[in-house]
Amino acid sequence: MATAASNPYSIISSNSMVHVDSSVMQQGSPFRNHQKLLQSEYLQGVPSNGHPLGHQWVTSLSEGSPWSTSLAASPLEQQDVKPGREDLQLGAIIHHRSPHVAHHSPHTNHPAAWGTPVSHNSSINTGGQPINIYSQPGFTVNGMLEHGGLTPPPNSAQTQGLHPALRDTPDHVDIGGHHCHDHSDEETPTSDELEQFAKQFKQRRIKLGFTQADVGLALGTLYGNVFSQTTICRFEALQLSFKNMCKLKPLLNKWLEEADSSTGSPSSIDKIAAQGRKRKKRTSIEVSVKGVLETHFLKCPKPAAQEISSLADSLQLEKEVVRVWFCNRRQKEKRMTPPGEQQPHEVYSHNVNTDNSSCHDL
DNA sequence: ATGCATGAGAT
DNA sequence: TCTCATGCATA
Repeated sequence: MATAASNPYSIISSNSMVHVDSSVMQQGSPFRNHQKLLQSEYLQGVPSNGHPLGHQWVTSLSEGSPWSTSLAASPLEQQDVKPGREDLQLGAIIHHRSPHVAHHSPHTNHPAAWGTPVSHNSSINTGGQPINIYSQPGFTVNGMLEHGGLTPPPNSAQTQGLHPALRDTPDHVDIGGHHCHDHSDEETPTSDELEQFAKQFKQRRIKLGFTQADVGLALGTLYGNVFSQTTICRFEALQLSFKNMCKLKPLLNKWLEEADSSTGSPSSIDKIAAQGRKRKKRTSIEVSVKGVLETHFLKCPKPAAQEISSLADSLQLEKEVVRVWFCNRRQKEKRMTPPGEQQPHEVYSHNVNTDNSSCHDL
């Protein structure tokens, strides 16, 4: 196996790494209500606590059931009312924007992400992802499939009984180059369509009583592509790239159809044991350090290797950690969900030159 | 829900 | 060495 990770990292003994991390997020609305998320991530991080964290390697063993620990909402709980948690987010959104407006111009600041001329790729099937991990005999992965289930229908299968005009409007933009979208599941949906779909998806998923992890597994059994709770979560929150959203949408759409046609069947939801590959323990970067990194990022999103080295040295971090931080930071910059579209000019008044090849200012 | 991480493919 | 898709581990 060439994919067996063998990480060359070493245990750093920088005991100066306190763990304050992000106790700041958890804002109910992952959508466009928060602005300046870019910086607030570390700016809000008050040094509330700080416990030294040993840096070590952990063995990702099987067991532990990392999944389905978040929400196991009962489908019968509330039929038409949003299940509490949803209420917060969607409620806020609906207040801010009419469901049948479909103004499609919010992503003005993300030409690289949302305006991307996505050529509807169809490499969603086993494009390079192993699909045979779960082909063990006796393995019973089941999200919901098989209409021969046993669970009575929690509600009905009103596939589109949400909002009358939640779908789309004749008014739309053509970012792909063609302008004949059918909003089915192909044809490069618009960002608005994706957003609407994501909301619908989440609502229905919860009503059907499935967790994000369930969906991820179900996708695996249905189509051969397993996804984690993280990915489903990010999809619902539109925290993926536009392209990635487009890729996942048809799969999730199919799942939705299956889900409400079979009217629920949360039979056996197994979980796959994490492979025995080691993974570096998550490094907790101190808030002050994050601040420094962020400052550097604003000046130069793409520091050269040498800069990374010196930066890592001054911050007493591994070079790898710093490098990865910048990578992740850039990636976050390209998310679908705009960090704030209310007054984005301030956020981007800096020079977030993703095209900056080299910057030297240290 | 999200921060840090991995790995494959692109440059 | 980057981007990109993705996820473990954790807040």
